[in-house]
Amino acid sequence: MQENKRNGRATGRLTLKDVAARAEVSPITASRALRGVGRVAPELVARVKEAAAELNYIPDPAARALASSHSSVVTVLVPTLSNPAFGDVLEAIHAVLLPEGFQILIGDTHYSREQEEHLLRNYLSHRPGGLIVTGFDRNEEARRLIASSGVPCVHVLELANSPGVYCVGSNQAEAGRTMANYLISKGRRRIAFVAVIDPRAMLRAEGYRRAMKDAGLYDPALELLSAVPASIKLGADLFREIVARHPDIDAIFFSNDDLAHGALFAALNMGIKVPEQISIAGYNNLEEAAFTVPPLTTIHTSRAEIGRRAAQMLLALMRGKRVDEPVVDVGYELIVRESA
Amino acid sequence: MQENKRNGRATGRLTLKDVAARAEVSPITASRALRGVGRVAPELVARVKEAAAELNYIPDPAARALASSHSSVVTVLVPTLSNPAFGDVLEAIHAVLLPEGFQILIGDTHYSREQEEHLLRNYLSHRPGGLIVTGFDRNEEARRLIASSGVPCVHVLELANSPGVYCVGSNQAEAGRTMANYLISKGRRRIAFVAVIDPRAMLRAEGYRRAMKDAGLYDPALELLSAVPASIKLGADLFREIVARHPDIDAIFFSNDDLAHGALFAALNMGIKVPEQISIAGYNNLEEAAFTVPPLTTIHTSRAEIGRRAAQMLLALMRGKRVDEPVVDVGYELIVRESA
DNA sequence: GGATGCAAAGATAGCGCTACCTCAAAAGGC
DNA sequence: GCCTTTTGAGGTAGCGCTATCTTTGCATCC
Repeated sequence: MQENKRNGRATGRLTLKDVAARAEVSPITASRALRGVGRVAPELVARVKEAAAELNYIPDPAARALASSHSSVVTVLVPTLSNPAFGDVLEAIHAVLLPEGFQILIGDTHYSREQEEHLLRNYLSHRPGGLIVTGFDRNEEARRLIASSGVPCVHVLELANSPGVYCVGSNQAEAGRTMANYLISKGRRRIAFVAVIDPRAMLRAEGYRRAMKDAGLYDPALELLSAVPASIKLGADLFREIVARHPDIDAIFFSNDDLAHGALFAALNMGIKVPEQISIAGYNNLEEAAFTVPPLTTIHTSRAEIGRRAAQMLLALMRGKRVDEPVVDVGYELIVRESA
Repeated sequence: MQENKRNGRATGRLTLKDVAARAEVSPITASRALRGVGRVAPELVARVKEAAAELNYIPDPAARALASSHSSVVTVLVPTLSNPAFGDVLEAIHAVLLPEGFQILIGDTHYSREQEEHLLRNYLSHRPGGLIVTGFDRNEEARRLIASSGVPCVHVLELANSPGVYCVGSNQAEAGRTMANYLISKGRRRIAFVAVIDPRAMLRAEGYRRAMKDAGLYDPALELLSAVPASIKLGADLFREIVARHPDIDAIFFSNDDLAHGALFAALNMGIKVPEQISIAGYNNLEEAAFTVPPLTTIHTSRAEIGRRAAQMLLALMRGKRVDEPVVDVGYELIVRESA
C-alpha cells in the first residue's frame, strides 16, 4: 500500500473531488455547477447536484473564502444585544440571509466608537461577504476601514443621502418632530425631552427642538440627557429628577419606551396623574408600550421590515446587482395611546 | 521583468511572509512566534511580534482555518433573538470571547428542532472553534452532529449530569417547584400553570406539578399550554381564557414574565384585584417585572453570569485545558413582589 | 472546405497559512 | 573524544477550493 501519503494530513472530509468523481466530471466543473456560474451543460449541473445531494456534501467555507477572497459570512454590528429593538432587526436579517447560504457574525459595539472601530478592524480582516452597521455615528477611521475594505455595506435604522451609501431606516428627527408637534397640538406647552445620549436619541432631540422652536416653546432647560445606558429604572429616576427640577412641565417626550415606562411607574407611585397632569410619550413601540399603565403613546417603526429590507439590499449588493433604491425609508407611525 | 507571474492572483494582502521577511526569519518561525507554540527563541519571538505590529499585520482566518482545521469562530445557537433574556446571555458570551480573539456566529433556531439540526449541519461545516447551544431539547441527529463534530460544546440555561456534557445554567424544575410552593405557602389552593410550550417552560411545569402533587392540590385542568410564541398580548389572552374556564382559581404561575405582564394588565382592565383575588407569578425577572402594576413576583437567574461562565468554560475546552466543574449551577432566587 | 468563432469542459496554479518532517548545531553521556 | 539526545530553525507539502488559462468540440461563415 504505497497509497499512504508520506505527508498525509487527511481530514477525512468529503470534498468537491468526491462529488466530481461521483458525477464523473472534473472538480472545476463540479464547482461551477454547484455555484451556478459559468457555462455548464444543464445535464451536467443536474448530475453534479444529484451527486452532491447523495453524498450530503457541504462545501468548506474556509477553502472557499481563501480561494475566492469572499466569504459567506455577513458581519452585523449593533450597539447592544440586550435591547430587543436590535434583536428584532437581527432576527429579520438572519431570516433573510440564512436561506441564501450566509452566516451572521455579530459584533456588539456597546455604543462605543472605539469598540466599533476595533470590531471593524478585526472583522473586516475576515473578508466578510457583507457588512451591516447601525446608523452613521462613527469615527473617521471606522469610515475609512469600511470604504477601503470594498465589502458591501448597508446602514440600518438611520437615513442619509450621500452617493454610494446604502441605508434602510426611518427619519428619526422627523419622527421626533412629529411627536413633539402632537404634544403641542394637545395643548401642552412645557414639554420636556428626556433621553439617554445615543445617536438615534440625538436625532429625535433635533426634531423635538425644531418643533418647540417653531411653536415658540423651546426652553433648553427642559432637556435632560443621561450618559447612563437606558433602562426602565433610569426612566423612573429621570422622571423624578425632571419633575423636581421643573414642577411646571406638562409633558415629557422620552427618547425611548424603556425610559417612558419607568416614568409611568414613578408617576403612579408619586400620585401624579398621567396624562392629566403630565403627558408621557416614548419611542420605538416595544411590545410593552401597549401594556403599561396607562398605555404609552409612542412612535412605531417596523424593525422587522428594516432588517428584512437591509438584508435584501445587501444580498443584491453582494451579488453585484444594481440597487436602484439605495435609501429605503420605511417610515414611522405615531401611536396614540392614553399616556398622551 | 519576468517576475510577473503568468498566473498571478495577487490580492495585495499583507501576509505572514511579509512579516517574516521584515523580522528576517522564515514564515514558519514567524507563524510559531505569533501563535506562541513550539520552541522559538525569545529574541526571535520579540522580533517577529514587533514586525507584525509595525506592519499592522492581521492573520487571515480563512487560511488559518483551512490549514489547521480550526477556526476562531464560536457558534452560538439560541431559540430567538427578540427575547432580551437570550440577548443578555449572548452579550456576556460576546464580552468574554471577543478579547480572546474569537468571533461569534449566531444561529436562531426559532424553537424548532428541525431548524436547529439544519443550523448545526451547516455551521459545524465551518469547523467552529467552539459551540454554545441552548438547553438539551434536540433530536438524535442534532446530538450526533455535535458529538461527531469533535467541536467543544457548552450547553446553557439548563443543567444535566452526564459524562462529557458541559453545561451552565440553573435547575429550572427546582425553581418551578419553589415558586409553586411559595404560592401554596401563601394559602393559595387553586393554582393554575399557564405556559408556552418550550423546553424550559416544560421543566418549570414539572416542578409545579411536583409541588402541587406533594400538597395534594394537583389538578391537570389547571394547566394551560399554548403553542404560540410568548408575548405580553398572549399572556393577556391566556389570562382571560383561564379565568373564564376556572373562575375559582386563586393564583397563576406563568412560565415567563411576558405572559405574567399581559395577565396583570388584563386583570387590571377586568377589575380583578391582584393579588387579593388572584396571585400572579412569572419567571425570568426581566427588568420590566419590577415595574408592572403591581410589581411581579418572579424567579431570578443571572443570565449574564450564565453567559460569562459558559464562555469561560468553552475557552478552557478549546484550549484543551481540564475542566474540573463540567456542570455549573448558577442558582436561582425567588423574587417576591406585590403580585403574589 | 478551411478559417472562424464560440461554447463547454479540463488543466494548472495558487489563495495564506500550518502540520509534519528534516537538518544543523548545541548539549549531554560514558 | 565519539556517539547519542535535545533544541531551534527551516523546507516541503498540502488544507479544499476557485481564478485563469488552455484545450477540445462543433456549429457557422464566406
